[in-house]
Amino acid sequence: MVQLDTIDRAILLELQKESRLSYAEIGARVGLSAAAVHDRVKKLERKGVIEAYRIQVNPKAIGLQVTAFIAVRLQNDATCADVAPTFADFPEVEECHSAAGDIDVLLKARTATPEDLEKLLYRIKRVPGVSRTTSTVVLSTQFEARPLIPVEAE
Amino acid sequence: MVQLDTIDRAILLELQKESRLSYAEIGARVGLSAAAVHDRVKKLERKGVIEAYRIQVNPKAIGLQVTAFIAVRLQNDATCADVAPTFADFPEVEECHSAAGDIDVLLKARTATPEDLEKLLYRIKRVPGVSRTTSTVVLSTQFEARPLIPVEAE
DNA sequence: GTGTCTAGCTGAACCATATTCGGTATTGTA
DNA sequence: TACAATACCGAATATGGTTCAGCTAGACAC
Repeated sequence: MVQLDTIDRAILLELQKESRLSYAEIGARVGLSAAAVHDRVKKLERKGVIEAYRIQVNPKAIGLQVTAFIAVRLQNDATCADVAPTFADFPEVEECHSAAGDIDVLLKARTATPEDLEKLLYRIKRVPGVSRTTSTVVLSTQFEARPLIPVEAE
Repeated sequence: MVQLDTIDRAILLELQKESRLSYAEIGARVGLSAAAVHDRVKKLERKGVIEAYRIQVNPKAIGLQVTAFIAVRLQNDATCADVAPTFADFPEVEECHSAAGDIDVLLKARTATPEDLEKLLYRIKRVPGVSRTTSTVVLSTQFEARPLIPVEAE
């Protein structure tokens, strides 16, 4: 874990909300010059705290109306690492986690229509190592993509 | 749903991967001038396709070691919309969806430690309207935050 | 105490890029 | 044909990213 002070945490919060803020603007908010903010941000990138700069796209606006969480049970001889590369070939699958409990793998997926979700499920079930899937369809999303709050140093 | 042509989709893909690309660089990749790309991007922002510019932070690097999905069952007289504002008060909760099936609400949460997750679960259980929770702890994440592929126009 | 090193900051200068603008080609429509 | 709307281009301008030299404070050795 990377050591972060109060100012680093404030910068990360601001950039998670709006990464296009100018360094001068961030500096005004956290009490530093633009150059100092620049320095800190570059350091955070180098240390891997900032992984990427991205846009957040509205899924519905680009035709992805359906969101679902797909719980996958694997056969005993298969691991999440075995099947993940295959799941990565399905562009509908946005996330892939190995999980503890009743479930072995948890996927988050988005499709244009319920029919497309059905087709995706069939493809997933056919992946070698997959034993069973249980899907939870999202009816509405209250919030998503909220900023992560950095943990205070101990 | 917003109508997007092939170039819009290409621009959205590039920006989801790396939103700091210059308009000139994007233009070179999609076959347009910088000014034309600028035009299209502003239009995508205005139409709500691009919701925000954000940084992607490595949760582990900022001390968030634990990720969990929390399935919430509500009492019959409660709705997801009722409880969501309270969940929004918990900064550990990153996503909140209303779901169909066995479950009423699905949360994604991140905490520093398993103990913190335990405390969060207690707080969630105490929210009025919540009947039961079932948690799935993530052991490892294969991938996350993949770009959404815009649906082709019909 | 003095000297030295380092980390982190500042303001200024410079340069890349975002943004604006005027003009042109294309398409659809009356 | 004329007209309007759209999407594009290159050039000019404005903004902000990036670099740099120098300053300060703190840690450390002597």
